[in-house]
Amino acid sequence: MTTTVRFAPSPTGKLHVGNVRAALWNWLLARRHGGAFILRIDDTDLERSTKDYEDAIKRDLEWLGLNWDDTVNQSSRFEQYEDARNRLIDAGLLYPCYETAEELERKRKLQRARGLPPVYDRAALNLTDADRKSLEEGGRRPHWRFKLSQSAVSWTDLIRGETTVDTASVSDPVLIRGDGMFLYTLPSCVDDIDLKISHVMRGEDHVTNTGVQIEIFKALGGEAPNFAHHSLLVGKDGEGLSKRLGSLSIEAMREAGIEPAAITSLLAKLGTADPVAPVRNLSNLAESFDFDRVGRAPARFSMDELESLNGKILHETPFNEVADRLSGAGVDEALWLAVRGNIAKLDDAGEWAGVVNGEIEPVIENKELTDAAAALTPDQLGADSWAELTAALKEKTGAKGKALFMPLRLALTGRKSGPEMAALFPLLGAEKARARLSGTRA
RNA sequence: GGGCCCUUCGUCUAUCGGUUAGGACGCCAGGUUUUCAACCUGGAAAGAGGGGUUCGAUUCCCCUAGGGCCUGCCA
Repeated sequence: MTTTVRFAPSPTGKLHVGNVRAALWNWLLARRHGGAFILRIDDTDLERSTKDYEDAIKRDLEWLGLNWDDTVNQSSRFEQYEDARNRLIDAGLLYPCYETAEELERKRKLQRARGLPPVYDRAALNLTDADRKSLEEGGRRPHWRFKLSQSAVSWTDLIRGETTVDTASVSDPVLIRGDGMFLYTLPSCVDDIDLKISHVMRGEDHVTNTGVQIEIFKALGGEAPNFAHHSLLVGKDGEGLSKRLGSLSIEAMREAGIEPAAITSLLAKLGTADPVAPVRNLSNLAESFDFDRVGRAPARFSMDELESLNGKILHETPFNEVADRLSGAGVDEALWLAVRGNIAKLDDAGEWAGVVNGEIEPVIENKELTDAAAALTPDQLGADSWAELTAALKEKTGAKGKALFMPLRLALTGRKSGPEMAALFPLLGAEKARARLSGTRA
């Protein structure tokens, strides 16, 4: 069986870590099995959906490297949904209801107060044609509910194992709103059938939906796909992530200088039995994707972990992969190789380019030592110059260890920490090095 | 309120009843002639609590506690 998966964001907001984990895992599953990854834009809600969000989602996915084999907008498929609606009505499985949102709210409140589950009472099923007619003449427009079997629906979840949802404890889902808008539930099933989706992998917040949708798949004469529900991510303190999604948008991370590979490396393995490791190539991540390695408990997402992984990604990134992003910052290959092991964000390389090529104010901590260093600096600097200089200085002044190196670093870079001086020193050039060692701005 | 799921080092997790409870990241110490990073070596670090079942429970069952999710004319 070919593996066909989909990622189905609704363009009513930005992509965030939770979203992306679902997208990534689906992508990995498809790539692992040479299958297809379909991007489905769930924009049936024409009022809340915007093209801007849709574009932003696509931009984020592309940036992450999650390319799709096909994309479809639900807003272009209303005919198919109407056809499905008609079939369900003919089968007696979709029935019109006339309660207002307020009435339903009141019913639920009452049920709750009496300790009963707030399940729809199917009162609309008892309406006569005359009842409906008079309600419609009174201006009411029906919303449509799917008639659940009120029995146990089971499936073998690829992550959770044998899973059962008792549809008797679930309200008949509204498939079509009073204003005629198709809600998420039905179009999703219709599309999964038409697009021959083989695996639906989504968050465990959809478990109940799956019980419902399996009945809809059956009612539509389609075969239900395989399901896999992963746990949701939680924050550092174990709280749900939903409250702070703003700061966790992919866009915000991109702007904060996070590398796409850092995000995919972390999200691919977080919550699995595999170790989180810096992986710059998504295909390598796909090879190891395995449902059996996925845990069932909510996993904590930590920005600190992401930042640390970001550094590791950068430390091993070859120049050609970042050359175009670095060209404007005056970073050439030699400089990149000298500084990459010491940076946390790509922009840091530009800062070091400024330190090396621009002017800095030297910090003179030990004038005697740095003067001596200036005098000992040869005209031509090479790979061994730093070792030779420090060896000569050590002999001449007796300084060693931190007392030897720190004054030199401070004079040459103006900073207490940074990339290895052995690599930085030759990039400075003799003239600039001597000037800085002598305390001259250069 | 009801339902579903979850709970092992700080974090992500391994363990299909008998293990010195393993690994990864992080942390600490030492090393690599300074810092940061990297690397090497070593170290500290865990079965939420209480009952059962059993010769033996991290593992199976129940209860409690804690957490997540669902309970929408949202997705």
